[in-house]
Amino acid sequence: MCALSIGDVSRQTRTPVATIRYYEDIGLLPPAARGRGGQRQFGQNDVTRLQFIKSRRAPGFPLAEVAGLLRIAGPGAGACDSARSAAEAQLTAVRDQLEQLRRIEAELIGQISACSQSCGDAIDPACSLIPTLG
Amino acid sequence: MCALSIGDVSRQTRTPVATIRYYEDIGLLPPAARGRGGQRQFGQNDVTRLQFIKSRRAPGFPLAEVAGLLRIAGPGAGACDSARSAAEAQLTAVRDQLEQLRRIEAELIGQISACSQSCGDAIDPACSLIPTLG
DNA sequence: GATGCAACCTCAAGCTACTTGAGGTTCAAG
DNA sequence: CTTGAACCTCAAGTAGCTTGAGGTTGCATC
Repeated sequence: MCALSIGDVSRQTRTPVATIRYYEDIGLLPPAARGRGGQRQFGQNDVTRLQFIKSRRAPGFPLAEVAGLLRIAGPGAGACDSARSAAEAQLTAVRDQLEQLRRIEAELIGQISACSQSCGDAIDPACSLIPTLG
Repeated sequence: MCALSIGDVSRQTRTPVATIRYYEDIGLLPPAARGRGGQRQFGQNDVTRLQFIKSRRAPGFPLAEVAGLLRIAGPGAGACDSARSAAEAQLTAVRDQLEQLRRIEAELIGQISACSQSCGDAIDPACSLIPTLG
C-alpha cells in the first residue's frame, strides 16, 4: 500500500529514473498508477520486478529475452516447468559469455606478460600489444 | 601484396561485410585501397588489425576504448609502456565483467535448484523463478 | 499564503554499434 | 557474352538507453 515515487524505486534498485520510465514505455513494467498531480506511484512488487529484470540483464543479453521470462510468469501462465527451462537456457548463454570473456582475459594476460619480458620499458614494434597499422 | 577482397577479410575474421565497411567509415580501419572497379582491396595488416579489434571487443566494451588502444600504437607513438597499461586497464574491466556474470550464474543456479526442489513439475507461485507481477 | 527548489512530468532528439534494404555496378565462370 | 555472386553507396531501421527542453508538482520554509 505504501506508494513509492519513481525516485524511491530508482534508489532502491540503482536504476536511473529515465530507465524506469523507458521500461514502462516498452511494457517491461506495467503502467504505474498515478497520484493526484500525475506522478507515478509504485509498489513493492514493481521493485521486485525491476530487480528481477536487472538480475537477468547483463551486457549482451537483450531485453526481449527478459521480457520472455516475465511473460512465462504472466497472468494465466505460471508453469514452473517453463520458467525453469527458460532459466536454464539463460544459464547456458551466461556460461558461453563467461567462456568468451575468459578467453579474452587469457589473451590479455599472455600479451601483457610477453610485453613485460620482451619490451621492458622500451619501444618494441614487434610487441603483440601493438597492432599492425595500415 | 596479395590484395584481399572484403569478402576474403570477412571470412578470415568472421566479421560481417557491412561491419567492416562500418569500421572503415568510423575510422577504426584505414580507408581501404580501391581496385579499378572501385572495390576495396585489403592487405594482411588489415586482417591483423581487425582481429585485434575483435579480440578487444566483448559485449559491454565500447569501440571508443578499442580505438584508444589502436591510437596508442598509432604513427609517431609506440611506447610499449602505454600499450601495456591500457591492456592492464582492459584486463581489469574484463575481470569486473567476469565477476558480474559469475554472480548472475550463481543466482540462476540457486534459483533453478530451488525450483527443482520446491516445485517439481507443478505450479508454485512462490518459486523464485517466477517474479511478482503488477 | 507566498516563495523556492528539488523532483516530477512529457516529448523529441541524440547516441552506439550495428543491421537491413533499395538500387545499381563489377567480376569471374561458363 | 551472359549470368549470378559479390561488390558498391546511401538511407533508414534497431536496441537500449541518455540527454535536453520546457513545463508542473510537492513540500518545506518564511
